[in-house]
Amino acid sequence: MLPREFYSKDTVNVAKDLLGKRIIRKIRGVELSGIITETEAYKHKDDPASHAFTKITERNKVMFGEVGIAYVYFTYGMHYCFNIVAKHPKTAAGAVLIRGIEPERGIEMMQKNRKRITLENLTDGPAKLAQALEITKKQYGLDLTKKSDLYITEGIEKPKGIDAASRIGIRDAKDKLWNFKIKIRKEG
DNA sequence: CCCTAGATTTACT
DNA sequence: GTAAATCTAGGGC
Repeated sequence: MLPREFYSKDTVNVAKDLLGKRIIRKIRGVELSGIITETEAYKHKDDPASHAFTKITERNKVMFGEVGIAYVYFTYGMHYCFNIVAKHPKTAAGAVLIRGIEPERGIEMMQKNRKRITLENLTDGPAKLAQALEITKKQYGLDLTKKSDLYITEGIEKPKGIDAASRIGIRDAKDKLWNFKIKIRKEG
């Protein structure tokens, strides 16, 4: 498990540091795992694209709480997205959106959950990986620094190149390059 | 490859 | 009422 302190620094730095880490998910006795390949940082008052920008609500309240906690939200009437609360101790709110993983173990169950065969389309988007790993509102508020059905551990050695880009699907604050990606497969 | 429409909860105007 | 931290199927090029 990654310790609580890992998440207790600037959200943008945590987003970068999470690349290459491993997500462990246990479903009905089967262990699924994957390496984080894409993340996005969402902050507080200085970030108009963040859910926590305006004020605390029933949905975003964990972003204002303890770090290392799962923030799962439902959007577009269809999809769940998985975030990890992370912020500097002096900041009120922040979280890192997990946008993509490279599947390791339990690929068969992910394919079953996704009703898709190809590896390329399995977990290459925030709502896709949430569906593949069966992450829903039930995981809202879960402590990811403790061993349970869902937690984060050390992963692979981080590749040298981190791609910084504008975040996806937002309208405001496109000037902030808080989308981070690594390539661990050849074709990328 | 590109584009478009539709799925329909939550939060804010 | 409308837009949103999205994805899919279907049609055209």
